[in-house]
Amino acid sequence: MRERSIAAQRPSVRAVTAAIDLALLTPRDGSLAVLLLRSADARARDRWLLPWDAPRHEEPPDQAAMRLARGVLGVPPAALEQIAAFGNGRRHPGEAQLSVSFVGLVPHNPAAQSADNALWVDIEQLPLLAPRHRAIVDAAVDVVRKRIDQSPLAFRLLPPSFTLSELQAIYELLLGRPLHKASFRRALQAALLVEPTDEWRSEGRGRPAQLYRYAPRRRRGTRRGVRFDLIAD
Amino acid sequence: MRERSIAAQRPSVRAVTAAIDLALLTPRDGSLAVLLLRSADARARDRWLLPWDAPRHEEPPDQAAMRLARGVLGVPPAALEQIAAFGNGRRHPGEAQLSVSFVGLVPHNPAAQSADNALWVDIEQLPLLAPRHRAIVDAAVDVVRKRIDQSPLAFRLLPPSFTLSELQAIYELLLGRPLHKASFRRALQAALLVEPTDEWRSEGRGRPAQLYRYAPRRRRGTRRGVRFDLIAD
DNA sequence: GACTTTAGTAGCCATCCGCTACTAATTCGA
DNA sequence: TCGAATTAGTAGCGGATGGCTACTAAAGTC
Repeated sequence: MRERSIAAQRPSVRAVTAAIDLALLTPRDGSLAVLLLRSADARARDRWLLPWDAPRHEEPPDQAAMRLARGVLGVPPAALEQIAAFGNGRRHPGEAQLSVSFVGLVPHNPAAQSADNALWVDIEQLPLLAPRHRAIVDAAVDVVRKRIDQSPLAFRLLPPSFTLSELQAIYELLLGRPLHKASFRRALQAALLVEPTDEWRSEGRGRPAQLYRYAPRRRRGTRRGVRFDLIAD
Repeated sequence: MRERSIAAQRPSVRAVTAAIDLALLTPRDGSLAVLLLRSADARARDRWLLPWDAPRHEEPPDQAAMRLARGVLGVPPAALEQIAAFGNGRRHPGEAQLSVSFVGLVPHNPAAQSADNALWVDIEQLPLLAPRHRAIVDAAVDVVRKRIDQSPLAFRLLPPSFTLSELQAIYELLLGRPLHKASFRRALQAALLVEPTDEWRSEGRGRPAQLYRYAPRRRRGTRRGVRFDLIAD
């Protein structure tokens, strides 16, 4: 192997055009919806866009994403996490060479529909998007599904007190698959994540449900073995 | 809520200085080591650096990371995954405003020590690094530990045939904790990931070990319930 | 009051998994 | 030559996990 000398080459930074792209997700009609903006320019190549913007001078990506989310929603999102950086190979509507993408979760609120050029669209019925935005939406859902077990994402989509059926519905919606009621509750008990309040809520028909609040308690770190999940290259 | 009109503002991209930063990890002495480069400039603020470079014109981040890895190692890494984008708030040695960071895994090879300005350093004994590089190393280890169950990372660090003890050692090293032998093997059998060859290897003392090869077989997707792992905000 | 609807629980049973305790095959040293 | 040491590999106990069926509970509807 020949001698190599890497650092001696002294890399230097290069300027690239960058964007912050945001996939805001919300529960809607038993499914997940993402916030799309209608293009202002009727002749633009992309009629629908994820909210995006350039980072400001010296602004860290996380701050830029939070600023963008607040600008679109009027309020901060319930959760905000970085997805990944996407680059050339997938076209960006603003022709940014680099996109740092984020996923935000927003509690369901029909009133939040106010901005006339913004629309919540079911993630199963997306219109044509720029390829990079399409990839970001897909990655956003994946990130949520992978992180939901390690982070109280579902709880942040609910008010401070909630019924266990509501909680389960959020989990099913974020995971995109049904869960078994008894198993869900048993696992929840074992995880010491919620505690009952002394309130009950009667909503239409059926037995009233007890309200719970998110109150995670410490539990011994059950360090597992290896799971060999899903490995298939 | 006032009317808002987001897209009408027509965001435009802005140029920022960008870098690709790389944490190459390898098994070494029963622990994980990361490849550091010694700064060429003796008076530089940072004496040790992760390999990094600017992306070339129109080059996607993944390609840039692969190019960088090949340049440093002479060969492609066994695995290469994006970690995250880091921005201002943590200083980069080249003052890049934005870093897209990657983690690469490299099989143990003592001969790979050849580059005179490169050094494998145990991740528990890192020298002082630029804060952003320090954060990247920490995040690199986290990414590996989170992905190891879903991706055959460990197998890529081994030659085509290997003993189960070698495989377990790689898992323990990547996870940073010991695993129980019998449980490890039972889970491995259940996962249909390896198949025995008809070869055995006798290495020093002790009973010879049978050699296995990585040969993942399809298995029904065991769609689990919710795990409520580790949730603690 | 019978029926429907939603909430919540009991408990069976198969699987998972940590662990102890073994057996097997080799090298080393007396 | 024959233990002792060392590494490979397995058996199987027993507790925990988790999917599922089948129940009970409390409300509204007709």
